[in-house]
Amino acid sequence: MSAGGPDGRPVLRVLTGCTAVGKTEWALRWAEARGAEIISCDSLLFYRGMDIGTAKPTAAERERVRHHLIDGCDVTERMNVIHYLTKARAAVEEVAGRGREVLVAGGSGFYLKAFFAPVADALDVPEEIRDEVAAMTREAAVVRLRELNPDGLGALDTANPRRVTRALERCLAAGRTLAELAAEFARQPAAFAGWRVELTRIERAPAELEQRIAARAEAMVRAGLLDEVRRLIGAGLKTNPSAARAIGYRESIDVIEGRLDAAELAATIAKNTRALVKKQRTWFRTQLPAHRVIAAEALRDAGQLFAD
RNA sequence: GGCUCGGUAGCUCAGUUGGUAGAGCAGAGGACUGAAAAUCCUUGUGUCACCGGUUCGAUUCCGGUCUGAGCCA
Repeated sequence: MSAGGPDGRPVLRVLTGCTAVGKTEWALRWAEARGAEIISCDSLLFYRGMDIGTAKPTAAERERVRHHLIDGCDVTERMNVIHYLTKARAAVEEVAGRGREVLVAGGSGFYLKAFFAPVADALDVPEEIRDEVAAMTREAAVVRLRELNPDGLGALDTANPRRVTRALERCLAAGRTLAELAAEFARQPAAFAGWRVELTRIERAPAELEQRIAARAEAMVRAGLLDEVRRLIGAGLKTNPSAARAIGYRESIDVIEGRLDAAELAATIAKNTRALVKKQRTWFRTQLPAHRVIAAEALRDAGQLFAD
């Protein structure tokens, strides 16, 4: 039975850390010791067939601990944070309902944030508006946004096509200004308000992390990453821009299509992984609540991960 | 040995008709309302190989030295 926290709410534990830090094994050990189940917090693990390039938990690892939110859709479908949140909430309730503890584990920053703060509102954008906005240039969309928001665009990053598109879609769909939508957004309750969410992050010394990143990229290539990507291209990978741009996949596509020398594949993946890790560092620092940080080098026992 | 072309930011290079220099990549920092491993923004002082000469002034012109590549012997 999962114990309630000091304030009576049940505890939901979240384990994170940057790519290649080694969190997967520690999540497994913690869950094994507790008879807990793992809920993945990783946008790419939800895609069936993206196995090698995402370092998805293996069959053997999934034998050790039951995992959720892995292999939920094909690469032609689109994952998004609301979809993730809906599934994650259902999985948490379901596992807890069976009297087992839950460990959320992963490194997708935006999805991680969903456990602590509102990340999107419930606004639905009709297909016609989506198409209308998709047909516009970024410049035209910004002009339209300024017309609809005479008091300004707030913090909107007008240089970012995705942000601009999405903002205009929402203004048109809601018939309201960005400021009004933002005020409403801020009033939303947190998705896991009924839980006491505890976050722990594993950290590792830069030099060691660097080595693990290089080793990880080389191992992926040796394990047949190119074959995996060829299969996925056949299954429609390239119709999903986000999945096709994922690290490991975009470089493999470049090799397959002759834009990158196969001999440079692992090194290029490692380089881009380093950039990702840096971005994750910023995210963890600025977007997540204060949390427990443990050095991988100091970890001896999974019991150290969370203050119980 | 002779000739030719190079030696400029961590890397690959551009440039300065003589007034001490700038791109890409790497690195660093940041943003983040339904693609987030995505998308977007900010950030470039370095004995311009070394030693002399010419000049008010040389990284730029001239000579030499070292050094890399190529060609000829």
